[in-house]
Amino acid sequence: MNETSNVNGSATREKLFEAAGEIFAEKGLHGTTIRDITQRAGANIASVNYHFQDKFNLYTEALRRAHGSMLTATSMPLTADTPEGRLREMISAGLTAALDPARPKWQVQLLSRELAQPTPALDLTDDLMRPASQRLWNIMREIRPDLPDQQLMLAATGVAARFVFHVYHAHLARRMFPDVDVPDTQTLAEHVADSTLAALRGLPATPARTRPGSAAGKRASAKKGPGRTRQRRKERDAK
Amino acid sequence: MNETSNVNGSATREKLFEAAGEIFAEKGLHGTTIRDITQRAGANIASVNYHFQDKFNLYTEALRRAHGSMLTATSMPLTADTPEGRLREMISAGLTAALDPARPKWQVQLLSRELAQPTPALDLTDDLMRPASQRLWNIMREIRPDLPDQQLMLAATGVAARFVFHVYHAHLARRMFPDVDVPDTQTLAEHVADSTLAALRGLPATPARTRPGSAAGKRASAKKGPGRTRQRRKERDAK
DNA sequence: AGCGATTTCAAAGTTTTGTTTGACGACGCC
DNA sequence: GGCGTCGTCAAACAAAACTTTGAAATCGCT
Repeated sequence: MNETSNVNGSATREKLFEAAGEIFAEKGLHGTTIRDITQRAGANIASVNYHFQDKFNLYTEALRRAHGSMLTATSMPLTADTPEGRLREMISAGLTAALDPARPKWQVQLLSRELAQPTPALDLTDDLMRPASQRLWNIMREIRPDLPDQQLMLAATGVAARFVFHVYHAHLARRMFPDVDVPDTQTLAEHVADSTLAALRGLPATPARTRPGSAAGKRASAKKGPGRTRQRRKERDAK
Repeated sequence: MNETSNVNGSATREKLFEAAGEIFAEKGLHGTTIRDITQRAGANIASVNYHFQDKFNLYTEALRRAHGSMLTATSMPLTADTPEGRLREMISAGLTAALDPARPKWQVQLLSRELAQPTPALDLTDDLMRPASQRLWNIMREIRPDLPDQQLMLAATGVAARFVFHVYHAHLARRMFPDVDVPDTQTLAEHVADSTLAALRGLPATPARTRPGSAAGKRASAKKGPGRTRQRRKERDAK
């Protein structure tokens, strides 16, 4: 019969799956042993090789499940009529989907880990990240059509950075500020959206480039002399 | 006849060290084998156990070196006279230190990896992250003394998020936007500082809470009905 | 109840990995 | 030159990991 349809048939398969997801998310592909997984699942050591071919395939399956679940949760259409509204919508939807307490938290952890450190299991950037960043890019382009690509890219990565951070490095934030209450997801989403919009609006129409003519300054002024652009900054910083 | 130092510091020890840093940063503690390291270093397999006690100790040593180097580079005093200036200074100093091409890039990668996924080797949050985030917090408190702690914390984590992202997930940004030139460090630092300041200034004096009384809306309006809080947001979004 | 397919199990396999060993050579010093 | 220390090497050793095996247990079905 089918894999999951047997009356209890794959109860262990499912428990195995869950345990694997958790431990893989916590310790990574190489840091996890099959003994750890089977022990947490209360199953025999050979069960992994029976239900999945081998360890790596189990990892791939777990990743694929997390990926699919996350994809359907974040690819719903945006209904707001203003670009600002759609940006808020997208940020809020993404964060609530990622931090939804109903979702096993190993899913996002596993995805983040795979993003930070890709294995040959599955290419996430193409399927998960690129579409999202493209949507983000388009919305931001609507809000600020005048900005050069690079500035827009920096603004978009700002959102991605916060996303990854609050999902993957949440424990870090807690340890950095132990005595501050962690915000609920809605507050967090609002803050990220507010910050992003404020930053986007605040960017100057003529972005601070070293010189328009010089060929794409790979390593332009660098760290030494912060002298010249100071004046403009002072003006912007003034309340 | 040795280069680095004759009696004590064999050249292999240093080459071993370098190779270990690179591979550890790339594949993690568990994903790295001693054979990989010694092979890249052009040394014998036993050399790791000779020069360092064992694999884990080598990992700890590499981490400690990266940590020390990074610490001295980021703990210089801030000289600007305005809090805005000090914020810019701090962001710029941190990013240039982390992305300095003179610094072996395995150092920051290893540190980031250890932050995301601590091993028993060294506690980085206490020695590296907490002081930095405390400085950041104090500066931001100067700029916006009226904000509640949580909002300030969110703003600070915004900086940390970008920091981690541009250091650790740089490859992700490149893959998300393949056809946009990566900015040089100075441009990046300016963007982060600008965004942070704009976001900080843009935060409302009374931060947007769902309702003062209701117990921390875990899954409040969520993605479905963006109805009620819309009004206030519309006002802020309006140009 | 009986039978076949599926699932579980303890034990043994094979591979990979970290560590140790003992010999060999280079070097500095008396 | 003799001699001891230090560094290097190939090989062996030991531990840990992944995988396989064959039998026993379970389940679905007639």
